[in-house]
Parts: sequence; C-alpha cells; structure tokens
Amino acid sequence: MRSAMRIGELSRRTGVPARMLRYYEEQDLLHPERAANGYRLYDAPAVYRVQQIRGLLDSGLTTEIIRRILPYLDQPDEIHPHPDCLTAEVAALLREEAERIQRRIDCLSRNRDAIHAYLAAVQRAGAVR
Amino acid sequence: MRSAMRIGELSRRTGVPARMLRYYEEQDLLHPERAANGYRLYDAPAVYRVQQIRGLLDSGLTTEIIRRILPYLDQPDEIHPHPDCLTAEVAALLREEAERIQRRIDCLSRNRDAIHAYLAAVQRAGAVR
DNA sequence: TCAAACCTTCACATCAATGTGAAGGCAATC
DNA sequence: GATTGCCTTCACATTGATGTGAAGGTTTGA
Repeated sequence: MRSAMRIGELSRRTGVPARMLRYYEEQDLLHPERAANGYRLYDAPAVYRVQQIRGLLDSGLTTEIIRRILPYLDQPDEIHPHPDCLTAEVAALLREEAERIQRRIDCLSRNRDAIHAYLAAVQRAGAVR
Repeated sequence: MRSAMRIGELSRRTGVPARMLRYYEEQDLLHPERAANGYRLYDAPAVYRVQQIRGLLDSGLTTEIIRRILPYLDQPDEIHPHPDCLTAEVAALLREEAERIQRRIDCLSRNRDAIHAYLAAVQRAGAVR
C-alpha cells in the first residue's frame, strides 16, 4: 500500500487546517486509517473528498446533509455501495436534496447574471474609471 | 403612499421570522421606514428583497457579502444607482464575487448531477423497492 | 373598556463551523 | 540525546445566524 499521508500533508494539499480535518472526521465525513502510533493516515482520494466537503460547506450545506449524501457522490458511477440496499425513503431524500441544491443553483445563477448585467450596463455607459 | 406593511405581515408573506427581519436590518440589509410610533414600515418590494436575502444566505453567502452586492442586484436593469460612481475597485469586487458565486454553482451542479446519476443507475437496476 | 394581537428594545441562549492553546507522545536529524 | 516538527486529545473561545423571553407600549375589535 502506497501513498498514505498524514494529516499535515493532507492539510497542505487541500489548504484546509488540520483542526478542520479532525472536525470533519468527528462529523463522520472522513474516515482515515490509523497508524500503529495513532496517527491518522489518509489515502490519495481523500484530497478530492476534502475538496468536495469544502465546496459543499461553502455552498451552505451542513455537515449533517453532507454526511447523508456524500456516500452517493463517490465519483465512479460504476461501483455504488449496494444499490439494492437503497430504500424508497433514501431515494426520496436524495431527490429532495437534489431539489434543494437546484434551488440554490437557481438563486445563485440569477444573482450572478444580475451582477454581470450590471457590470455590462456600466461598461456600456463607459462609467468605470 | 399605499401598501406599507408592518413587520408581522412581511414575516407572514416571506415566512421569515420577525426576529430575523430585525436582524437583517441591524446588518444593514433592510432599511424600513418608521411610523410615528416607531413601528417598522416596509414597502411591497421588501418581500422580494427578503426572499433574495434568504436565498443568498441559504447559498452560503454571509450578510457582509450580501450587503456589498445587494445594491447592484435591484431588478430593474434600468435604474442603477449612479453607475458613474462605480469605482474600478467596486467593479473588481463585483467580478470577484460573481466568480465565487460561479464556483459555488459549479460545485452544486456537479453534486446535483452525481445524485441524479446515482438515482438513475439505481432505477435502471430496478433496485428501489 | 378590556382583551388579544401586535409592536418595541434589550438581553441572554443556542448551534454549527472554526480558532487557539495546553500538555504530551513520536520521528527525524544533527 | 537534545532539538525540532509533527502528531495526539482535551477544552475552551469566537463568530454568524438564529431562538427565546421579559417588560412594556400600540392597535384593533368585541
């Protein structure tokens, strides 16, 4: 097994304070191995996973929601964890969460557009100096 | 002047607790008139404005950022508040914020897609019961 | 005129995410 | 083998967004 890193390196690679990586673990978002001496050991995909978590947190999702949907977000659309154990309730929950996310996207898109429209209008007026 | 409402009605119309409407005012996001007796008086567009604020807060923006960009998000692309007073710094700030918003959108879109892909895969497998 | 429903300010509590520091063990290097 | 840097846990502080309640004035309608 190669490419295991400790918390410091993961922190450097992701820009996320080690303190937060421990917090995410406490929140059940990360599950690093442990070395014989108790040090946390992360595998390479953890980098991606942390970025994922950061992005979702920054986008206003709570750790609780992230914990719920994270298991279903693992890249490889191939290997799901037993899709047969997916109850109708979980499916409904995922659909609901996808909708909530969509609402956020719509809201942010509208505002991005408004900002761009404003900037364009100003520029057209040649008013920026 | 017609259609001024007090905080209770605005709260009912938006679903936002009165407590929060006062908080948004404290944060300089709302600026209601005051009646002779000190009651807050909101005009009709306040409903839209509050929804705007809620959406942005839910999407992970802070009141501080919202305060900064809100003035430039007022619907009518016509009547900007003196676009000539827009300094290059403010324009840069807006562009930056639009970019941050775009990053959030990208992140959320990816995850929405992942959820949908998962649901589709599960459904294809006929695994939901 | 009284009650109920509304409003005001002030203050303290909570919750999630994050910062920070102490006290101590482990690892590599000189 | 001592210094330096990284790691551990524990614990308390802070910040932003909220909840909640007290104490008191206002509006409305029976």
